[in-house]
Amino acid sequence: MKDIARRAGVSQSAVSFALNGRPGVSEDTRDRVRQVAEELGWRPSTAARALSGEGAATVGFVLARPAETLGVDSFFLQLVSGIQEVLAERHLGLLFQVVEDVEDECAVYRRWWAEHRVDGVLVVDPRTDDPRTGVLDELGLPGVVIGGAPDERHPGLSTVWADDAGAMAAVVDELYALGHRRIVHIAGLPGLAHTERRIRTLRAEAERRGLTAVKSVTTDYSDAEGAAVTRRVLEASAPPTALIYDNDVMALAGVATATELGRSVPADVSVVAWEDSALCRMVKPWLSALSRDSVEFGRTAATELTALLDGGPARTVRVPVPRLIVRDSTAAARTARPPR
Amino acid sequence: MKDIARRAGVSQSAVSFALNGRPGVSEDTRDRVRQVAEELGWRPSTAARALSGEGAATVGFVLARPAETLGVDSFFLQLVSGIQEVLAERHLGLLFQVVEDVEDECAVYRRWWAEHRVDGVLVVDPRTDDPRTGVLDELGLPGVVIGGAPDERHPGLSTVWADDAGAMAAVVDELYALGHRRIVHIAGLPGLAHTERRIRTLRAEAERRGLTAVKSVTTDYSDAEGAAVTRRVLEASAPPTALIYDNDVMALAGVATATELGRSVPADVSVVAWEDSALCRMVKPWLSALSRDSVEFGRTAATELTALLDGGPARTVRVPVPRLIVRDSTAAARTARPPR
DNA sequence: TGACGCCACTGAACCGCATTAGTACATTCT
DNA sequence: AGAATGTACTAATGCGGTTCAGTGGCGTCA
Repeated sequence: MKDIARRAGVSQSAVSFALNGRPGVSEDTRDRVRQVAEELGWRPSTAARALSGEGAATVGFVLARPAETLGVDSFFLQLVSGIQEVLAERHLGLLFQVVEDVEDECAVYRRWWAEHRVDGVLVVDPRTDDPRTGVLDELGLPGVVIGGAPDERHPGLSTVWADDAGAMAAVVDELYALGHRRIVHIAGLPGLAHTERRIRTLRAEAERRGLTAVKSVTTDYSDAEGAAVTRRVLEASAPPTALIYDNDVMALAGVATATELGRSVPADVSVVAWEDSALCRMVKPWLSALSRDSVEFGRTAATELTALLDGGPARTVRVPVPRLIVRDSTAAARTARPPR
Repeated sequence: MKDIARRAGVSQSAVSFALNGRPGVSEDTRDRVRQVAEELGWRPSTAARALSGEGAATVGFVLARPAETLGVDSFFLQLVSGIQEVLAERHLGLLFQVVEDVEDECAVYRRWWAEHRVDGVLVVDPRTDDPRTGVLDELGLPGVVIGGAPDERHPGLSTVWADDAGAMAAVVDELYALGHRRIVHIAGLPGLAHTERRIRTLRAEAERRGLTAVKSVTTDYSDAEGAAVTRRVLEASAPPTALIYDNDVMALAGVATATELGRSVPADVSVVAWEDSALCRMVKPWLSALSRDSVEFGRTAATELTALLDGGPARTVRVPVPRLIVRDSTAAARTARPPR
C-alpha cells in the first residue's frame, strides 16, 4: 500500500479509503489509486486486515467423523461445494477440519475463535442434546446449524433444515397406499437430530394408522450394518414388506442382502433410500429414493452465515422437502406372506 | 499478552520469549508466564503472528471439479482426512476450495499467496502439461503434487505418487494369466497424468505380449459414461473378455450394464476396479479391485508439505503400489467366444 | 468580508505479536 | 577496585492494514 500511495502521489490512508470505497477521496483519486493497485497486483493481506478488526474473512467447517466412516458419501462433498460457491463470491475462505467426535469439535471451535481464525462456523450433524450449540453461544461465535431442528433456542445461531418429518410422512403414505403394513426403518446414527426426527415421525405415522409392525433400527450408516440389520429383520418371522434406509449406501447393501436371501426386490420387499445419488441408478433394480439438492442446501447455509456475519438476525430457514423419486425398488405389497 | 505481562509482572517481550521457548528469561519466570497464559486461556492470534512474519499457519487445498462431478467418490474425503491428521498435530489449518477448472485454481493460488493466506498448497489431479506447477514455481509457493509423475522438474515442489505403471502391469499380468487376450481399459479423464500413465503402461504391456485387441477409452469418471462405454465395447464384434475401470463407480455401472446385456460377470467378462471401497463389496459379484490406503496417502503428502515448510528440500516420495485384491469379478477367460 | 462548514486529504495511533537494541544488575577476571 | 562478560529483562520498532483526529483550501452565507 505504501508503494501505491507513493505512485499515486497520495497518503496511505487515502489509498485505504479509495480501495475500500469509503468517502474521503475524490472520484478522480479513487480511480487513479485503483488503477495503480491493479497494476501492482495488490491484494490486501488478510492477516493485516484481521489484525485491525476486520475479522478473518474465513468460516470454519468441522466434520466430526472417524476417518474410516468417511466412506462413500456424496452428501458432504456436494454440501461443501454449494457452500464454497457462495463463500467464493465474497472472497471468504473455508477452513476445514476432520475430527473424531463432537468434543474435539468444540475444542476446535474454541481454538479457532481464540486464534481469530474464523468469523463464523457451519455446524453439521446436529444431535439431540448437542454440546456444540452451547459452546458457540458461550463464545459468541456466529454459526449456522445445518440440518438442525428448528426448536433449538440459541438466539445467536441460524438454522437451515430439511423437513424430514414431512418426507417420512410422504414415504409412509406411499408405502401404505401400496399395501405395505410391516415396515422397518434402517436408520442412521442414534443421537443425530434428524435420525430422531425420522424415527419419531415414523412411529407417529404408524400409530395414526394403527400399524403395529413398524419399527426403526439405528445403525452407523455403514454398508456392513445396513446388511446385517437387513438380514436380521428379513429372517425374522413376519418379516417386513418394505424397508426404508437412511442412506443410499445401506440401501444398496440391503438390496444385495435381500437378494442373497432369495427375496426379490421389489416383488418380495420394497426398498426406499433416503439419499439419492448415482448409486441409486447403478444397480438393478433402480432404487426409489428421497432426493434433495445437497448443493443448494450448502448454498443456503452459506448464505445464512454471510447474512449473520453482516450483522443480520439469526433465522431459521427450511429448504424444500426431499421428494420421493419412485423408481423400480417399490411395488405393491404381496397379499400373501412372502416365501419362507 | 498485555494482560499476561501485567499479571505476571513482566514486560510483554518477556512473555513472548517465555511462551515461544526463546532464551532471555529465567525458568522461574517462564513457568509463571506459562501458568498465567494457561489460566487466561491465551492463544496467539494467527493474524498477528502472520503479520510479524511467521506465515499463515495454513495450507491450501483446491479441488478443480465441476460441482456435479463431485459424486460418489470416497478418495478425496479419505485423502483430506489423512492430510488433516498430520496438519492438526501441528496446528496448521486447511483452507479448502472447490473451483471449476485448473485456470481458476491457478487464480486461487495467486490470490491466496498475495493475501498471505497460506504457507503452502497441496495439488491434486496433476495433468500432462499442467499450468499449476508453473504458477507455484513463479510465485515461490511451496507445494506438494499428489499423484504427480516423478519426472516433473520443478525444483521447489515435492511429489507424492503411486506407481500406477506397476499396478497396471500387475493387473495385466493377472488377466493374461487367466487367459484374457482382449482387454478394454475404461480410463478416467484424459489429460490427468495418472490416466496417461495407465494408458501408456497398458499399451506397453500389450505390445510386450503381442496383444492387439487391447485398448483404453477415456471418460469423465461418471457412472453414465462408464455404462455407455461398457455397452459400446461389449456390443462390438469380438468384445473384450476383461474390463479395467479407472474407478469403482464406473466398475459398478459397468457390471450393471454387462448384466443387462446378458453377459455374466465373471463368466463372460472379468472386471477390475481401480479404486477399492465399500462399493466393491456392495454388489454381487464382489469386485476385484486395486486397493490403496488413501488416508495414508494424504498423511504422506501432508508430511512432505510440512517438511517443505520447515525449510526441508523438495523430495519425490513413492507410496506403496496399489495391491490387486482378487474377489469374485475376475475369472479365467472363456475359451470359446462369449454368446452372441 | 469574515465566520462557518464542507471536502479532500494527511499524520499518527493502533491491532497483537516477534524481534532487536538497549539497560540494569550480578558475576568473574585482572 | 575497575573493566569485561553474562544474565534477565525492558523499550522500541515493524508487519500491513484501518481509523480517527486533525488540516488546509474553497465555496457559501450573513
